[in-house]
Amino acid sequence: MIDAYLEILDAFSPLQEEARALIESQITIKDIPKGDFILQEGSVCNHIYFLHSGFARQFYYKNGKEITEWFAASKEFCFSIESYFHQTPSKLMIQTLEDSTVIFLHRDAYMELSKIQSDLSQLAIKMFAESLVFSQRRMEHVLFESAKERYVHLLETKPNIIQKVPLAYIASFLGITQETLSRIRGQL
Amino acid sequence: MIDAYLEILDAFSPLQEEARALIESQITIKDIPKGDFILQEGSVCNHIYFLHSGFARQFYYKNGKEITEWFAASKEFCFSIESYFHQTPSKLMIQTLEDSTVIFLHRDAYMELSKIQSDLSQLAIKMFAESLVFSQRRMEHVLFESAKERYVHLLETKPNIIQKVPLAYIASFLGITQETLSRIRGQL
DNA sequence: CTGTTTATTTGATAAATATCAAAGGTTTTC
DNA sequence: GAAAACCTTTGATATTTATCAAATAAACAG
Repeated sequence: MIDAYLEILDAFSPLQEEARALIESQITIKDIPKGDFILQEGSVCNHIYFLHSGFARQFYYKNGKEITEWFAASKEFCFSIESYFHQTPSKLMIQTLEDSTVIFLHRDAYMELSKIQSDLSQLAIKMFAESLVFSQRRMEHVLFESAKERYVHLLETKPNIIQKVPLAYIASFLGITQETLSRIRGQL
Repeated sequence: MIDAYLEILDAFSPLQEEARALIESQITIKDIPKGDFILQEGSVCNHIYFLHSGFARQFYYKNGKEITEWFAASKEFCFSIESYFHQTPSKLMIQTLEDSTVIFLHRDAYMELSKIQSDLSQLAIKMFAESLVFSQRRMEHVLFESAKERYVHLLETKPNIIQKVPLAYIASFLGITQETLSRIRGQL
């Protein structure tokens, strides 16, 4: 399990043996049953989470409504960007939608180690850079595509999400109502 | 001029004397007249740009239309996230709207140095993290606020942009037509 | 299974924003 | 300082999406 994790990190940015050992010393692994929270609202996000297996949803409340920000599938990472970087209580919650096994990488330990081991800082740069590119692309979709185009795009790039997840979650992720999404589906 | 630049970097993440000297060795400074391009479409973004003075607009073409992505005011940074990280030809152009003085920090040199000088990698992490938080916040505005709310928010947080920039640029940044923006203005 | 909750679809209407067309304003340029 | 180019506003209409209400459909618990 840890090996698979290290491989994925290594694919982002190559890690020497020393860096791998340091990471191994700083992770914890937890089984989290379906419906439980990986990150609770109000607590500070002190880890980067990796789903070894399972599936999770990241969401927050906006005007009393649940807004889905994104999902994390098996072998993907997640964390609350703002809480992690600013060390503020998280608005974002991360909840499993299936029984999941999650690898926790601790922030402070990692940041300290990254000062003395450049592979680790390069990895952090690479990961945050990728998040930034992803965020940028999503912005473009939201600004310039219709609800239908955005749904089709999601369908094409992440069909597994659409299979697993209730329509209301997808609608709030796309920034539309569930009625609208239902009608879009009907047209396809 | 370089001192002011190093101070701003230092405020992001503290730099030792050695790191400052390394940065100083890797920057170039150019005066760029109004209307000229800091970054051309199709070229790879190999620098992080800092506007020592002046003002610039970042934009790209989408279905033949100019879309303004963001602005860079005096003492601010800009670069094409995607081209810089993926080393691909840039869709984004950066054009000055006033005579400007720009400090260029070279990517490859910086990345190499950041492997041997942890202050520099910490600085990179900090800068990309801040961009990520910014991008995240903007996403929320775009998804859940009306055109009017987004305009008012821009007006409150960046009044200087609204003074300096033609309405059509602001409209495309907000993701609305210029007619709609003109009507919004009329209502305030 | 059967009732109960939860999720999805459908319908009617309203609101926000886009589109197309044109008229006024400002600047710029020679 | 007149013509041209550019920028902003206004009007009429169309499209997209939201909202409110209700009907089905599917999943779940006892």
